[in-house]
Amino acid sequence: MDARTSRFTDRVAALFEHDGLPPIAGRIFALLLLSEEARSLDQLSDELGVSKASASTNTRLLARFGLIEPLRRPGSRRDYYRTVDDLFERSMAVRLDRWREFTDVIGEGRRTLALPTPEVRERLERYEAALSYMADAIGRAMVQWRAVPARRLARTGSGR
Amino acid sequence: MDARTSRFTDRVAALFEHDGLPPIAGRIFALLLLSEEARSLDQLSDELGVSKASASTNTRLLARFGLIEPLRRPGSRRDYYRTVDDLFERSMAVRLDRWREFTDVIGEGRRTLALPTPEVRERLERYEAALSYMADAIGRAMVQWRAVPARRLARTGSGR
DNA sequence: GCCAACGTTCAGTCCATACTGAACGAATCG
DNA sequence: CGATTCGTTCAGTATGGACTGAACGTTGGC
Repeated sequence: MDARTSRFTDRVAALFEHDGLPPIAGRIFALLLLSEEARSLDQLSDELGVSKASASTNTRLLARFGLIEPLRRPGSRRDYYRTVDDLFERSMAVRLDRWREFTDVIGEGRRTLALPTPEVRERLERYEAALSYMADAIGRAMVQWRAVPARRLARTGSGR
Repeated sequence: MDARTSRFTDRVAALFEHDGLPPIAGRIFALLLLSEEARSLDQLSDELGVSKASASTNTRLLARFGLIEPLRRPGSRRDYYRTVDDLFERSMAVRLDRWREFTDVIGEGRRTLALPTPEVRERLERYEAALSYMADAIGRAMVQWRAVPARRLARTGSGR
């Protein structure tokens, strides 16, 4: 693995770690992102220099999040992993779930807690409403994105 | 602090921890979310049963994220902390920054890496475009939310 | 039905970091 | 100014979790 690729996997690993996932999961994801053909556990552990145990644990973690999927090749007993096709929607779904979880906690607090003043109640109500509004907006945007034709992809985003 | 409130602070703490922040930061944030009047470091450390050192560290962390702000009361040398007014926009901004960071990493990889096949290139292009599209959509939704009048807040969200 | 080649699991180790108590520095009152 | 009352910092500790090597279970092939 060359230096640039290594830097890429490291940065993705840092992002994953920042999100509370093991860094190796990020490196596996990054590597598969750059791979055309699916990769086996042994290949992953070999190329990344990690144990097969870690490769196994983290591939299953990524699969549980719907970011990668196992694939059985005919005539082989090995599991080969690749990124899923609807990559963006799956990674979006993970974020959205957390978002909704946060919204739920705020909502439950608003409903069940003895709030000291109307001001506090209003603060929670507005906060919850904003979170909920944003979750809806994100959901709608995902639907809209699904309708964007694949070939116009280079022009849709404005970048940073 | 009663049991329900404690449960609330614990859940928020878990969410914060899930996002890579110290649990005490979450508990402080949750407590301030339910407080009408601002609270001092001593009050926070006392009510949450944590050291003043932790209270200091984590309030500054929360302030750096723009979620709470210090407030000096006239005739007092103490710092009092409360949640900011534009709570939602600040917490949203944090998420959005991470989102853009992720988009940037993918984009830099797409531009600088030697990709094996056109299929991989297209995968990265579409992924980056989707992330960028979503970042824009979130930004637009934030602007729109700002325009929603405060009194209609109970009807805007659809919930889970 | 034994064998080999897988993936998974688990105890053990190690490392990162949250948290604490105590020392420190700064600022305000008398 | 001296003392007090703050907030901050820092070394030390403890806790959680990522990672590993080895044992285990399982599934196809001969």
